[in-house]
Amino acid sequence: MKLSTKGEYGLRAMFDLAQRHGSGPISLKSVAARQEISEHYLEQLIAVLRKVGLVKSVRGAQGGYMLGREPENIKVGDIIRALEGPIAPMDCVNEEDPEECSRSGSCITRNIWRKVRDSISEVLDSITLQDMCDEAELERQKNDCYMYYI
Amino acid sequence: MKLSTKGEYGLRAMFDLAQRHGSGPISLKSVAARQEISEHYLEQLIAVLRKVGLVKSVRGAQGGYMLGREPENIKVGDIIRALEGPIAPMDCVNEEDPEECSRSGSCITRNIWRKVRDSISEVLDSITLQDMCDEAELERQKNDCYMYYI
DNA sequence: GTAAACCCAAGTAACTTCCTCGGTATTATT
DNA sequence: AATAATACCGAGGAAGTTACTTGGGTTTAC
Repeated sequence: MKLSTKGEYGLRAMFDLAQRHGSGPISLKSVAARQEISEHYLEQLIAVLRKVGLVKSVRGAQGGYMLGREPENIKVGDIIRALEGPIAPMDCVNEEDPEECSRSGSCITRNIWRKVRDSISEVLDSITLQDMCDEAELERQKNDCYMYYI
Repeated sequence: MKLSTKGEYGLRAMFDLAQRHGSGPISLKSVAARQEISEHYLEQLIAVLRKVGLVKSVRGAQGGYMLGREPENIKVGDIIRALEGPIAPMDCVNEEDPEECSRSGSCITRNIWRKVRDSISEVLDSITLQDMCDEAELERQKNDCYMYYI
């Protein structure tokens, strides 16, 4: 029931890009360094994100990556689905083309997996990269306040 | 983000026992046959469930397994946690002893994983084996009704 | 006594994860 | 024109996990 590092690293990288949105292309190297992720590995993940249009790339020196859409239009669910595949605690409740189960038609356990799937989707689709940036900003302000007291 | 067959088979087996609750010990062989699960493999899963008290066993001929508690007191979450470990889409939000993350203290992505974890837990802990039996009963009635029309 | 059941530990093939390695292509800068 | 910085690409591989199988015990109703 765990996410792989693909989803973890991918979201962190996208959040990193979101926080620098509007400042031109960001090099993969710098993202990898800040997020402490293997550069070559991150490359593979971001290639997937590029193919589905979640990021755009600029080649050559001073090139790099940027968000493919505005941060408020990128849901966490979009990123996770791109990297981890459709959300499905079980193949029989896969979001796209659920695997037919040879067993009894009215499967009680399947209803449970469906509920689990929907609750996960709901959480992931209710949060955008912009929401995350806003939260980070709030966090920063809180810390600034605290600093005055030292 | 998938459950393994441990959780799947384990829940199906427990549901099988729940539907026969009160009829004395049910042999593993019969459960495995009905649920189409390898007998030896199911044995390993049910051994875990026995150790945490979710099932009781009776040894010897005519022996078998039965629920360790009343079906209304066994939550789906209990079964899944026993077989798959604590619910955690990410180690840093593990229900029991979360793994400390060396990175920045205020981690925005962690809040997301926490929400995912909680929404999964909420679903799994809101359903008991009794609920599943009731649903199966309803399903049967629906089908009986339909039969009259044929 | 015997067969039906539970109990236990080890092994294993296939798969997945999480990378690494070594290279090519493109472009800004000098 | 040369250089360096970047993106792009494909293969490989060690370690761990999964989903079992194998091969035995032990207990007990009949």
